[in-house]
Amino acid sequence: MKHNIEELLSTHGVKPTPQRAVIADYLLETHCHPTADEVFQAVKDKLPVALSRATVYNTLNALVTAGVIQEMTTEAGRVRYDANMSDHHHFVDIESGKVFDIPAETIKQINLELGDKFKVHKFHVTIFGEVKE
Amino acid sequence: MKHNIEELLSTHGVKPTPQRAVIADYLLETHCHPTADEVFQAVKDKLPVALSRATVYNTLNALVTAGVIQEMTTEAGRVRYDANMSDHHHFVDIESGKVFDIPAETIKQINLELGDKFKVHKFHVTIFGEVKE
DNA sequence: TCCACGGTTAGAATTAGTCTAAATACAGAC
DNA sequence: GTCTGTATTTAGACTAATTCTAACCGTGGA
Repeated sequence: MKHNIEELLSTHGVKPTPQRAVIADYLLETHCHPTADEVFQAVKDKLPVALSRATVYNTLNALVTAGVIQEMTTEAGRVRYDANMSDHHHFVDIESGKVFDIPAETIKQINLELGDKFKVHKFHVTIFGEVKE
Repeated sequence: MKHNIEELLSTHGVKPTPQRAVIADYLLETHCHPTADEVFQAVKDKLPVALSRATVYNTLNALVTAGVIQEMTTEAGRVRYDANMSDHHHFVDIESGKVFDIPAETIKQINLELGDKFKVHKFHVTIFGEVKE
């Protein structure tokens, strides 16, 4: 295990268990932005015991609440998970649906003039386009 | 019917039917961003015949494909529909979940430096915060 | 009029996600 | 080491959103 997952979970107030460790480890090492089911498929054979989908959902929700990972939605009706907790935005390749992280600094300036009525907590930019490999 | 729905549908290549007209009309006159079920509930008694959910979904998808309305996702797992086709972004009230349209001009500048690899088609800004009424 | 075809219908099927109840693991008290 | 209580995990039932299916209906053109 490349990352010290037990410590990461503990410092975020999530009691480490084998299931949670293997899920968190997968999220940290992958750079795609998997759905719950993709996490389940990727992780289920890495444990000596059977893994329940409920555990995957419980763990993902616990990790989101603890601030270890983020939820994101780029397509309708599917939640994806992202272990990149730095301030960043997303670029969606409209052909493949692949999602790329765009560091916040890349978006040099965004100037909002919403008036007093709106108090902004955060904003997120989703960019759609094509990626040339 | 306030808008000339038949003409709107026809010019977008969607054959007008009573079901489609009443759904499109509702979307044009409402300023909230309804889910498919909210559309169904709002519209089902406006027709002399029973309305099927399948028709609502078919119609919404047809209108999206034809470019009459847009799909949007602010919360995980629910699709909302927006008949405002002008260039705009969204402000989500984190307390109520209500969505407000933010005209594109309000976002004065956004400067992307993504390099040659990424070809941007469009971008969308979702702002999260509180609204004082 | 008749036919073909697109649109609509009700309900079945699918999918993503949550809930439940029973089984298990584990930490602390004795 | 054993007991006990609490948290976690499991399988499967359940729910909500959406799509699929097969039968039915309505309208325009031959």
